[in-house]
Amino acid sequence: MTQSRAYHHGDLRRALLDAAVEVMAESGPAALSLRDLARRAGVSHAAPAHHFGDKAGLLTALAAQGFELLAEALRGAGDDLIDTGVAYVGFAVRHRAHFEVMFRPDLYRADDPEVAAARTRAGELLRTGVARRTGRGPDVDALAAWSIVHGFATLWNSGALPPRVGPDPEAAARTVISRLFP
Amino acid sequence: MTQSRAYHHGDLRRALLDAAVEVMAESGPAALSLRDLARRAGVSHAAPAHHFGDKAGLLTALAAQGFELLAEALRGAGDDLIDTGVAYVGFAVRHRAHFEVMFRPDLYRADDPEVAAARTRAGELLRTGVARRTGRGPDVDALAAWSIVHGFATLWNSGALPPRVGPDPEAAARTVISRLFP
DNA sequence: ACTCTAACTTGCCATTGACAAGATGGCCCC
DNA sequence: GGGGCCATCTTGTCAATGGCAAGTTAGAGT
Repeated sequence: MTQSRAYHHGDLRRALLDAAVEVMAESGPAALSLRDLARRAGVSHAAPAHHFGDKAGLLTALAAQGFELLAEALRGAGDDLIDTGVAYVGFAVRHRAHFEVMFRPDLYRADDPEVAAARTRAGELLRTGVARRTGRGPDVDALAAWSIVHGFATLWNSGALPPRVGPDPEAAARTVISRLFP
Repeated sequence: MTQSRAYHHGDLRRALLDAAVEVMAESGPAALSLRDLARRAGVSHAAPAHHFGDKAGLLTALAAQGFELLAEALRGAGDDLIDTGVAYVGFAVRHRAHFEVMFRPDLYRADDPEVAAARTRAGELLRTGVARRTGRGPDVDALAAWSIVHGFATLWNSGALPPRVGPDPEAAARTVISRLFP
């Protein structure tokens, strides 16, 4: 993970990633500008290139971080399938910027080995979570479960859901997932 | 819908929208450039501004068109709930560019009256489709149905699904939706 | 102390979105 | 049939961006 010790800036790589998350969380991925991130970090406009190569490189790092955060969230949800689904939604809402990048492969290098590894790790957790519950071939159940939580999270984040769903995404998600796995 | 008769270009507005769909379908929404669209249409770089104001204006028109196409697709699916869900996925896959823009409100003016109207129309069709089938309060069922088809479509379009799901998104979607409404 | 290299800066260029001001051409109405 | 009118499109310009090249700095190892 390119662990960098303290250098000129302190930890520019991390600062840039954090700033990117902040910008995207409030203005969406389209508003992201490397030069703006550099300004926020107090460095020159070309400094980001040294750590990430280009914009896609920065987003690749963000995606990898995102898949790791997702795996962490899923692990923390325990053994219950419903809880795992709720955790997926919770991750998407809480780490909206990461989530949006992760599933937009045109923005980053999806074949990056680090990203691929993290993605596989998170995918394993999802599938074992489903297999633990349902006796049948996990294929359909896993796909249905993934679809329903991913869809709910995406719709919630895009603001497409009507207000009567309520203010708490995780509570609403629990209800919805329970409809699939009663 | 601002029906324009033949003028200098022929129908620049339509040509620009078509070109935008083409570009986004193969390179994603981030690759969209007004100047590139103008070049493809054979007009000057400032011509698009006259029809759409700015980039968000063009995407607003695209989103409105998308919601209308979605409504059309849902209407064409008939009365069956499963068919309606499959049609949703079919629309998302077939009109990928429209679909991506529609659910990315940071890219366009979601409060545009024309968009809002088209969105409402499509939403009605979705909800009545669900209410027709399930006796219970349609809230949970409708949300679950929307989530599962939207999630499947999004995952399919982002290339996140494993190959064993097969090559036909609509067939796979039918299986998944049937899992929710046996 | 000296070097060597990672981390950063300065400077540059092509592209883009947006705006302003002007040119063009078809259509209406007398 | 001709003159005005307005939507349509063009030319020109500006600030911002991404990316590249070449130079500078600082800190770590020996």
